[in-house]
Formats: sequence, C-alpha cells, structure tokens
Amino acid sequence: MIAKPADSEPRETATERLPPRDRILSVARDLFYERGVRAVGVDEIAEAAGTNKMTLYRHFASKDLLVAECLRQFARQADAEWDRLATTHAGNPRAELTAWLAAMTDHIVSAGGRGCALANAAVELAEKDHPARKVIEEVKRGQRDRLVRLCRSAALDEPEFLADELFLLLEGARVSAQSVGRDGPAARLVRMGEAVIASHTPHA
Amino acid sequence: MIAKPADSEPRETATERLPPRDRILSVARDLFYERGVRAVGVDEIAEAAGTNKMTLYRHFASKDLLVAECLRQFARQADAEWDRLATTHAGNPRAELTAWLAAMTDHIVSAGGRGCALANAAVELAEKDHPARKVIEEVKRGQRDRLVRLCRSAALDEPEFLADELFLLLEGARVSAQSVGRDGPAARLVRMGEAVIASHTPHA
DNA sequence: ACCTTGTATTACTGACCTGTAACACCGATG
DNA sequence: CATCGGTGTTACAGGTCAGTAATACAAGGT
Repeated sequence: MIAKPADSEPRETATERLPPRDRILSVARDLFYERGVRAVGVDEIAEAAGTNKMTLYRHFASKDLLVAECLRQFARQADAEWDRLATTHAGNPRAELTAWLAAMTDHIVSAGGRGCALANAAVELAEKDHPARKVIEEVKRGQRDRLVRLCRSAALDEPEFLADELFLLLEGARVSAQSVGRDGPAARLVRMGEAVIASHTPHA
Repeated sequence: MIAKPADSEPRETATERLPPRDRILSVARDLFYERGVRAVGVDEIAEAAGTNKMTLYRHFASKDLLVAECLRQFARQADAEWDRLATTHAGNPRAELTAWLAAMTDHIVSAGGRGCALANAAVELAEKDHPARKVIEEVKRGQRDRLVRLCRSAALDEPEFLADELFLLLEGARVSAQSVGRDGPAARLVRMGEAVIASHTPHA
C-alpha cells in the first residue's frame, strides 16, 4: 500500500471515496456475483471495500441481510435499465421488446457468463426462510409481469403466454451459459425471441 | 438406533445393505441436490449413509471428486430414462418428443422444485477448474445434441434451432421454478414446447 | 475545550469444514 | 488358525467462517 499524505482530491477510483456502506455494497455485489454467495466471506468483502468487518456489521446486521440488500440493488439496476429502454422507445412497444431482447443477450455475452444474480442466489440459498428468497421471488415475479404488460401493449396474441415463453427463454439462456458456454444456445437468444414473437403476431 | 441381533435377512431399507460406496453415493446425491453442494459436509453424508468419514475418503479422494461422481450418476439416470422413452416410442420420434416434454415437466413439478442438479452445480461451483465442471459441460452438450438428433429424425424444420429453443425453455423452466415457483411459467412448459414445435412443423 | 458520531484496529469466540493418523474389529480366504 | 482387505472408531490438524468486544482515532458541531 502506498501512502497518500495530504491528497484531499475528492476524485479517486470511482467507488473509492463514497461512504463505507456504499463501497461495501458495490464490492459485495461484484464478489457475490462473480464467485457465488457462499464462496465469499465477509472479511474479504470488507477488505476489498477498503474497510473492516466491524464497519460492515454496523451497516448490515448479518451476511444474509447484506446478500438480500445486494440482490435488491441488482434488481433496481435492472429496472433502471429497462426504464431507459422504455423511454427510448416510448410509444413503440414492439421496438422496445426487440431492444429488450438485444439488451438481455448483450448482458449474457458481456457479463462474465455468470447469468442472473437473482436466479443464481436462488440456487445457492436453498433454505426456504432465507431473507434473500423473498426479494428474489418478488423481483422475478415483477419482471415477468412487466414483460406481460409489454407484450400486451405491443398488441401481440396471448400476451401472457408469449411473455412466459420469452421469460423462460431468457432464464434458460442465462443459466445454460454457465454449463454449455456463452457461445452455445444462449447466443441465439435474439433469433429465438423474434421467432416466438412472430408466432404471436396477428397476421395483418 | 435399534439393535438387530442375528438378522441375516438381506432385505433392508432399499439402499441399506448395499456396499458402503453405493450408499454414500446415493445419500450424497440426495443431499447435494436438495440442499446444495456447498451446504452439505462430508461428515453429514457419511453419517446419513450409515458409515463414517474414513470409509468415504477410502472410496473418494476428495469431496470435489465425490461431487463429480454424483453428477455423473445423475446424468446416467437421465440418459436411462430418455432411453426408455426412445424404446417406448420407437419409430415415432414426434411422439417421443412430446413424451419427453411431458416427462421433463413431470420432473419439474414432482422433484422438489430444485431444478437440474447439473445446472445448479454449475452455478454453485464457479471455479473454472473444478472437476465437476468437465462433467457438467460434457453432459449438457450431450443432452442438447441428443435433442437435436431427435428433432432431426422427427423431420422438423431447422432441427438445430428448434432443439436450442426447446433446450432453453427446459433450462429456463427448471431454474425459474426455484425463483418464481413451480406453478409459474414452468408449469406451462408442455404448451410452450408444443407451440414451438408446431412453428417448426412443415405445413403438409 | 467538549461531546458525539462514525470509523479503524486488534483480538477473540465458537462453530464448522476438509482431510488424515492410529488402531481396533470382523469376516472371508488360504 | 492365520492373514488380510475392508470397515468402524476416535482423535486430531489446520483452516475458514460469522459475529462480537474493547479500545482508540478522527472530524463536526456546539
């Protein structure tokens, strides 16, 4: 470690001089996602966040609650990105759907091939009473519902059924990227989604 | 524990009087699947198998290799069930495909809602050099390839693309059963699969 | 100067984990 | 009977983990 005597510059390594709580959350999200919830200890998180375990436990009552909060943040971020797509294609739900498909595929191939943080956590945390499970269920249901609304407003046939098909294709792409690789079936997600959408498009 | 003095009867609780190695494998498969690989220790496995840790380590060099062997057994069992479907519908690949869809859906709703043991292990074992990862990749690729061959022999359009769609739908159904529940989109897997198959059926 | 609030440091508990060592046992085979 | 492979039992090493206690430091407001 190199000492920085009187460096009062507020600009650091992006997450560097945020409050400890924010640094902890940011680092924990990365580590949990990349290596798994059970594989990362609180000591490592605290150190990577440039702080210590005591400060971590002053902000989060337990590791389980820290995990839950990280998943909430993942969900907020996903919602925000979807919001951006919605405003970009405002008034054109069909285009928003296509853009959504492309964005999801992009995540799969770019984000380290570790799939969906929420779904992964659901696999790792089999205990039914884990505080993270409530978050996972709520978020996933919300995402499915939003997809249903999007399909409905795009005037496609059987919007709920279509949304379920797209939802399962996406979930399958994200999880299978971890077993058969990112260049497997997951890489064809856009084509598949478009094919399924086409089969629900009312013929003029 | 109740003593059984001179009970030389070979019939016990099914897995009871098999060789220790088989009992360990059987118990380990159940525990790993139900609670996760990282959440189950070797001590618990040995005890549940009616033996001890030393005997376990005489048959498996490490826990990681035990996990890999369990996954191989899962794969063998899945292959065997698929073989049975194939012989039952010999000469009628289209019917085999439908039966396969039904069987997969049945597994999802009946098997505790914990999805696919291989895919779950891939999520839990993020280390790229874990001995189980080779097994997972081989098996998953093999299953996709078998599905491709089935779609091809059923004379459906674009068999590889169709097989990928069905593969992702299935993987998505199994993983999403753990987040949104078994009665969510996963319950409609048969209908979805049939819809996708229909869109690849050459219009006679 | 004082107090308060948040943070850093260090050390610790108690539990759990994988893996091993040493030794007793038991049943089959010679 | 004797040997021997597989098994049971106990104890232990060495590590990691979540979570806590006690104390010191640093900055802001009054």
